Amino acid sequence: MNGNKLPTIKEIAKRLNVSVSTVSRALHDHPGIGLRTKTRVQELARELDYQPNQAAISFKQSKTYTIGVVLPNLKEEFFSEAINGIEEIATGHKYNVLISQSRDDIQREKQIISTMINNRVDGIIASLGANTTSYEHFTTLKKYGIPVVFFDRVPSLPDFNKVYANMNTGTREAIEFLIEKGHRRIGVLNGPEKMRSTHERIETYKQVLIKKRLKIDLGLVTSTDLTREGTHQAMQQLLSQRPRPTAILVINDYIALDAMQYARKQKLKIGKDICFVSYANLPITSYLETPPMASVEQYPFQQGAKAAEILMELIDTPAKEKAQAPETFQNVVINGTLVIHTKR
Amino acid sequence: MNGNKLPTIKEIAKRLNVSVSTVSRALHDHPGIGLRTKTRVQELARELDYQPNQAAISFKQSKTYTIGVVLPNLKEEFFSEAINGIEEIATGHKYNVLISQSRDDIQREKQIISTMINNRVDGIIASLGANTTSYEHFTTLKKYGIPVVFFDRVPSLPDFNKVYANMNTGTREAIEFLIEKGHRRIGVLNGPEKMRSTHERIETYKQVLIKKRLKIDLGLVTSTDLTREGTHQAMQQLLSQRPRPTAILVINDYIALDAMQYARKQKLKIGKDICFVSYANLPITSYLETPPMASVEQYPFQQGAKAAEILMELIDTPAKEKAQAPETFQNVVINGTLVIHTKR
DNA sequence: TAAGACTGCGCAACCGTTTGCGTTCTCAAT
DNA sequence: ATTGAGAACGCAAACGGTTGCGCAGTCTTA
Repeated sequence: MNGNKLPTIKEIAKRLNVSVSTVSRALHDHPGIGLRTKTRVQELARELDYQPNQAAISFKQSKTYTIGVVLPNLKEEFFSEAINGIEEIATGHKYNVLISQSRDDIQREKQIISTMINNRVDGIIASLGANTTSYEHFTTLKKYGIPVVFFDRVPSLPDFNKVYANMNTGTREAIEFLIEKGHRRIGVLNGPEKMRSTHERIETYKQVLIKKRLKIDLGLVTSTDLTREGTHQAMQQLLSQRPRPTAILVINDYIALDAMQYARKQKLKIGKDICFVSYANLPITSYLETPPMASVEQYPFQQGAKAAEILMELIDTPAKEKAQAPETFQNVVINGTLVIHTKR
Repeated sequence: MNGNKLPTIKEIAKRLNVSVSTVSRALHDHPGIGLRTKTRVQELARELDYQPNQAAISFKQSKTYTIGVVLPNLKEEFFSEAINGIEEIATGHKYNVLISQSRDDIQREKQIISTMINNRVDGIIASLGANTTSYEHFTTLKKYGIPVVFFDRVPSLPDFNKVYANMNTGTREAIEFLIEKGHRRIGVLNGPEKMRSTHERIETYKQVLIKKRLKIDLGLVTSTDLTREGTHQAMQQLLSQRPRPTAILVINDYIALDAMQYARKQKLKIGKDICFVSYANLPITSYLETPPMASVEQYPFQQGAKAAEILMELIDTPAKEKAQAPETFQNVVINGTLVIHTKR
């Protein structure tokens, strides 16, 4: 049907009897090109609906104007919101965003990194899978000169750029809130050992209890592998404690949903027999008749945006880094804050 | 720190004293290369951790092994689940997936298509923004030989490839279910006029009512622009009808959440004073104390996967199409089926 | 032993764009 | 008229990989 030949710079050059270099420069408003030719070129380009071949440019400049994003999944609103933040910054810098889900599977995660290397992305933003404890696939990236910024689920090693929410402030506020509301037996439904946040959360939990002169009962501290079954098991353990906890601090809103579901099945009235406070403050909880009492906002959009900003800076820092100090890593901590949903 | 020079085919050739073409062929297991050289090349490649430069390959072959996905947003589980289906198929075919959100903004949608053209994606999968009624930005793609497959929110024109859920079967089942449960005043909270599904839904609604010899009251049919405010307004209208509807059919689960929220504010008991049935059957509703009575499953994963399969076929059909009949378009319809959540 | 067939590899063009450097032209100043 | 300085543009290489074709060398066969 159509000639199927996309217009190229060459084509324009031929039609106008000028060289390809002139066309290229004219299209870039290069000062060395006269006004007459410049407009002639630009007009013809518009007329032919010329679109520069990004693949060729990427090739020539060895720069793809693409950043990769690796995260566990897109289903959680936390992550899709983080992507919004990333997109916002990236498209503002004329970068494309290549998204891939690791589904908490380290093999997939490695695979994804590998294809991103092949595609020569200019940088990577990552949030670790729940079971990722080794980071070789990320350290490999240094060899290729591909900068990485982690967010939310960040590695526990110091030599990476990270953006994450501080568990301390939010957790402190959450527990103090619960104590203020009269709760004395506060359970914790934590995440996998491997996740950094898990330790921070428990540390702060202990600190606050000690400060408030409350007894610490480790039977009230459980963890889930993030699956629904795991969460139900953990809940079973928590609810079997005597006296039963009157409030539970849950690693995130999604898990809180599972936990609340379990509690309901046990004929417990949520908000009355047992209260929940969790992390993330996702919009979906606002639709619940009995949402968690409060939730620690983690600012996913801001985390994503900040990570993207840092990455953009890193990308725009070429050979200068060598002159720089050996290497410096950014470590941005966002303070989570408690958002209260219901009074009691 | 590092030489920062990525290993190339040239590098390997030089070290082994063979030509680049030999290296290239050896890496591709070309029969014209002897076993000795083949293994020598492959071993050195592994040793140097050689990764082919995808940008160069894309350029040479004018094929990027990337497909673009345009959809309204990632937040809705429907779409993120659809992406899972797309990813599944695409990665199986060694394709990358470039995702962008239009946010129901046609300007953004056009912009996205434009950058995808620049990036020379091999094909596009799209779900239309709520306000998109003109499709020039998609027809432009034909000029570039980029195939497009729509899913879920598809254009109403015939000359496009589409995958979508049939509203008829699911709607019929839903209404019959409600009638069976004794409901006689059934309201409809529909979507924007511009969406194809809106008309299908209302047509089936009327058909079933007529067949069951129930009176059709157009005051019971409203529509929302998908915003929370729009939904609340529509609900206000529905609830002001006399006699008040006892059940409402809602365009999708998210809107149903907004609608139920409004109903609760009006002191109505959900599942007692008023019942809801909606579309999509999203996991989140299973966490509600009072979920919709039933929901029409739309199979987002399958929709995404099917769309991707069609696209893969289209991509692998190059010049053959010319010999083919003028042009043929696939039109896959998936039957939605009712999933019942609560008995009454 | 010479012809033919086959094996194994190299040459070089090509994809579209960018860019350092050189060349030509214009025009003002001498 | 000669010179010199800019202005305006062209030449050609380079980016990394693929591929049609050609050319040696080896082996088989009559």
